[in-house]
Amino acid sequence: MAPTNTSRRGAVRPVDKYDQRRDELAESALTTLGAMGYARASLREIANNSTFSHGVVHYYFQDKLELVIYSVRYYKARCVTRYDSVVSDSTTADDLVDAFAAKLTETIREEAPMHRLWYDLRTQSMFEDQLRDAVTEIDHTLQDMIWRVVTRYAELDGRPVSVDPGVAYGMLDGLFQQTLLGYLGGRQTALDSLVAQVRTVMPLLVA
Amino acid sequence: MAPTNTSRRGAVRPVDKYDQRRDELAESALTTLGAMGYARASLREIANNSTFSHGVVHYYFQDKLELVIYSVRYYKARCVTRYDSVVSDSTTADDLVDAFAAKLTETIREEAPMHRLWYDLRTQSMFEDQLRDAVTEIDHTLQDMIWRVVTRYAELDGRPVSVDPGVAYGMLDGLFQQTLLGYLGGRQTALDSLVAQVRTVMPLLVA
DNA sequence: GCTCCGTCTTGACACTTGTCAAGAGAAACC
DNA sequence: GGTTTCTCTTGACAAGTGTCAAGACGGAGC
Repeated sequence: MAPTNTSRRGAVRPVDKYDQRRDELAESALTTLGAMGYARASLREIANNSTFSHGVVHYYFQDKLELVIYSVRYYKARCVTRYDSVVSDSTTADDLVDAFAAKLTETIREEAPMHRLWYDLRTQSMFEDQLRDAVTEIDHTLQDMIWRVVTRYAELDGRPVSVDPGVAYGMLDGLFQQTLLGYLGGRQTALDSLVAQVRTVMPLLVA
Repeated sequence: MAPTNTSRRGAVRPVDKYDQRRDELAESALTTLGAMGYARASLREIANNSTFSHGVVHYYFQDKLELVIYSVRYYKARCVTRYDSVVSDSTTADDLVDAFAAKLTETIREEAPMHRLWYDLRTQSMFEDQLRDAVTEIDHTLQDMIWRVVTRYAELDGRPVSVDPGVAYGMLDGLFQQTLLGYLGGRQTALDSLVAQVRTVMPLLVA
């Protein structure tokens, strides 16, 4: 049974270690999930790409779904701050657009498997009720992330934002997804195209 | 073995029947695929929801993938003309936007399972090379479909389109997908929100 | 009537899946 | 040092998967 830490005095080390193991497992799981997708990544395969055996998963997680949700949450928690520097460091609206577009292409180049995994999970949530809450919550944090960029852009540009957060996120996410699709399909121009698209679209979001 | 129709004189009936059966199977498959998704819809389940047995699939299709691709192509072929009446019947730009938005919400209301299946397949194509060509091709016809709407809108509005087809499709598809997600998640306002969003976004696409 | 061919069903195959129980090994605690 | 608790491995289970071979059924052609 997993440690509950209720019978311990002051020490929280075992629970720390417990959480640390969960993170380790999550990290391993992410590589496999990003490579194979949600449906095809088996627990045995996930465990193979880690230092553990396949049975350990059920010691730290109730079932596969909990592991997957935990893993994606674990990843996305790190990622929602990706554009914070874009927001804080840009001094003009144009700079911000350039920095934003650069970050977007960078993350596609360097973390494409993670992104397709996210889209996989989000799509599966349309079939699986159990996934919905987690996906909804993560999607909301992504929308907030985009919203911070867009409002800062409008601020630097001296004009008010003319769309609501849902529109801004939906639009940019659509372009991002399309780029990811092209990039993974080997279309060389995909990333450059995204830069141009972002330059086109951002001005449309302010009045 | 499947009939090749090369040894027949003029009659094409057997091949007709062969293709007809493929369509029937595709139609059955679509219900199951739309309900369970690509990964979880087994051939036995697909056959159960049809008038045939599970073995018949391999008589008409080489494998599961071919059936799935055929089915989605079969469905999408009917759907790319969905907005043709919007294009041809609208007399003002505002009318077009209203008619377009109405059709968008209508298809979500009536064919949500088909749409989530499409997104499922498109996402799986990021993992499976074998899916890529078919997905790319279908996605392109969808982009063309959207492009016809957007250019007609610009024409009626008397202003030139200010974005390229990829931007228009990516943006609107992003909003559509977000709405579908919300709709399937039980968010009552999703459809109304889409209408408002389309009214907001369409004017942004013309100079 | 008999044969052939298109059509479809049945049943099996090899394999993978998530899950979990039994127990080994190590660490912590008295 | 002995005992309890945590950690992890091993091996099995039942269920489900795509695939395909063998054969049944029925109609068309001669």
